[in-house]
Amino acid sequence: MGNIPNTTNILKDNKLRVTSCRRDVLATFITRKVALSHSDLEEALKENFDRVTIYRTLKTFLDSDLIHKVLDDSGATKYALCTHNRSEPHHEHEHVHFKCEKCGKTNCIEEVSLPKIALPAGYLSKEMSLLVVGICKECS
Amino acid sequence: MGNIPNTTNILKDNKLRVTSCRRDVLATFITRKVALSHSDLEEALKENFDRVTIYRTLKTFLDSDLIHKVLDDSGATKYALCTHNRSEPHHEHEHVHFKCEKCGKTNCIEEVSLPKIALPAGYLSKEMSLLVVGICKECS
DNA sequence: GTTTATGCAAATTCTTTGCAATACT
DNA sequence: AGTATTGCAAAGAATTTGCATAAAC
Repeated sequence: MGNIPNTTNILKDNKLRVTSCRRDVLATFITRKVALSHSDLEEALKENFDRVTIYRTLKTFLDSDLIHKVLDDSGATKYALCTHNRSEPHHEHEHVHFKCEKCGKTNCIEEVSLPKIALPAGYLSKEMSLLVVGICKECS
Repeated sequence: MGNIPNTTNILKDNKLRVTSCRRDVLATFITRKVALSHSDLEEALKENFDRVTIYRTLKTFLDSDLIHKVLDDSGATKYALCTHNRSEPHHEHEHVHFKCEKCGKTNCIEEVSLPKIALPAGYLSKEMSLLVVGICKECS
């Protein structure tokens, strides 16, 4: 790994030091295109980096809004790249994710956006995440 | 605890043996009215029951569809009572939950139902969960 | 040269499993 | 009486923390 374009620039843009662990974690997210758990990354990179370093890398990326948590119906915490335009003020405020029951993969569905939902009076919505569980294109 | 109505009947209706741990866990869900994690229950009931028994009780209730997992943006797995009519065939297929950033409480919003969402071709949806994060009635 | 990230060890926390004693029906 | 549940001990995962070494700027 290490030859994926951009990882260095992405890190620099986010004012993070460029290290090989960070570049490899980022590259793994970019090439796999699905939400990844810590253990997915550990398995992919354990030859090269310590488990703990991967935990810390994920935390760093979360803090920099480079990745976000993806809800999951099993216990596992998964993460995915944030795709929002960095020139925009902050965050995406909604996420739509699809998890396939068969292959277990979860990915972001960019094409779909959440309709506005009328909450009961008094509730203030700041962020919404929709998880759809079913069968994906490849498995159906 | 122990005087909450119905817990015995609910257990019987679900063909579960009536034990005091199960009644107390059920009663805690009924009275608190919010999604609870294992550690919430442990804290509430640790004088009376073992940590392990609470884990097993949650698993039993999940298997009987008495409770369901509630997605959460922190790591914690939370659970809430299923409110569906037991005469209906099976499961609810959608859940809308609200998590308050301030007080941390999560509850089911029964009033709102999810609009149908058009997924990209090839995706088959079986179940949907929406988590809305924001400020609740009490905290705003 | 200064600051920050990494690896390793070890501490915590979370969850599961085995088995004998107990409680439920 | 027979079967399922509980408590305790202990194993196994998952996650966090401290500190000396190494790498980035």
